[in-house]
Amino acid sequence: MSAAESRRIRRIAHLDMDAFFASVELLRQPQLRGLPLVIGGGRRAPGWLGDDALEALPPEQIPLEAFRRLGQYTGRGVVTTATYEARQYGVGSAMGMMKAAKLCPQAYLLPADFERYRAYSARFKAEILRHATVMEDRGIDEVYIDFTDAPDGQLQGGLVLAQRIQQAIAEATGLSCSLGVAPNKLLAKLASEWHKPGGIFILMPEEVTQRIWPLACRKVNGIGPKASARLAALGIETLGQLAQVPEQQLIEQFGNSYGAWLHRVAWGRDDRPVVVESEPVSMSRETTFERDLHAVADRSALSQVFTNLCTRVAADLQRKGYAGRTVGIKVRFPDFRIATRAITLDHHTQDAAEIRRVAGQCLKRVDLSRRIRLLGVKVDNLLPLEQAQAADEAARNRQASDPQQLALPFTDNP
DNA sequence: TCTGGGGTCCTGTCGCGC
DNA sequence: TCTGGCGCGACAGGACCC
Repeated sequence: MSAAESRRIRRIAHLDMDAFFASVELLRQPQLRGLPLVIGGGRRAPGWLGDDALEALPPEQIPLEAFRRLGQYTGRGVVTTATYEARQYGVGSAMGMMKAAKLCPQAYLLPADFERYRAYSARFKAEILRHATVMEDRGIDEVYIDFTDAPDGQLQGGLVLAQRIQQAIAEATGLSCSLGVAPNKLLAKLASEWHKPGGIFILMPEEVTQRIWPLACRKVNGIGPKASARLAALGIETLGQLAQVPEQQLIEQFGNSYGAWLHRVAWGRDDRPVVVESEPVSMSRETTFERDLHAVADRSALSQVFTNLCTRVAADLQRKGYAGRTVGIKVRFPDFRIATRAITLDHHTQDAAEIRRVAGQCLKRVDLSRRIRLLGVKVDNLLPLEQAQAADEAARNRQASDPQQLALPFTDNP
């Protein structure tokens, strides 16, 4: 082993785009720069659309007065993201739009344009792959990158490659991002936040506990509102405090898996690999109604939405080349309680009519005397279409052949 | 304040076959 | 023949993430 190789250590980067959706919108409509801006509201969010003359203009020439204001919003959506100028008024991601409208009615409102964000997402990811090939997709605006064996990935703890990627993304897309480079994914994710926006944070193994122990447990990916509330009830607020709790005690409180994981996290341990490829497990479509619907009084409207959801799931499966064996539904009631039902078939399907039929059977098993807020349809247990067909064929053959014969060992594969 | 849509993973329970 | 224990898949619910 050469001297260089012997110094090689595991270096994992987490890259997070800065205010991704808002930045994409501002590239397109720079006249909104510096103004309070809220993106979201779902399909029903009004933008500046509705005037043909305006629609014909290039986006950057649409006058400010043509944009709708948040105060004009009526509906059930949530805020997808808000610019810093809007956040100053207390508006934030995942907040109900009606609340946001009260806090900052003068904010400009843009409907989310996921098609455009996906296009930018593909561009920045392609740029990363030119510099490092081991990249894990973690959604529309973030990725993990394994720097360990990437060219120059070890230089200055990963700083050189991080700067190179950051610059390449800026040149190719006009967008800014932040990176954290650390010994594992858990720490890289934490580190990418520390010099946001436009920053790079290099975390070396010897400084891990000193850096992470002052942090609130809630900062960790996987410790959400419920878990952090339970920890707080035990007097545990920071990772440092969490690290002082014996592992066995955490296991007793949180169960085998989660308890042991919490202990590892507190000490900055995480050996998950950077996963380059993964298959989807499920596909679903769901919709929240503008007003709560009743199974009897709104029967035809509900039936139409239900069929439409099944058709869209089937279309998604067909377009992406998957078939699934489990069909399920989800119903959300006005009090936000959720009921789910699922049926597993003896074969895979991507057929809209069959999904509709099975989902209908699921729906019959839910008490629909109350009004419904949301309806969803999901297909689980996915396989790529060819594998699904082969699996179904094999299952049919097993059924057709004599079960006695199948039990004999010499009838198995050589 | 009145809470979207698309996912993943985990846990407890139950029935079934061995 | 009956029973206990075990492993496993299906199912429902829930936490969490972007």
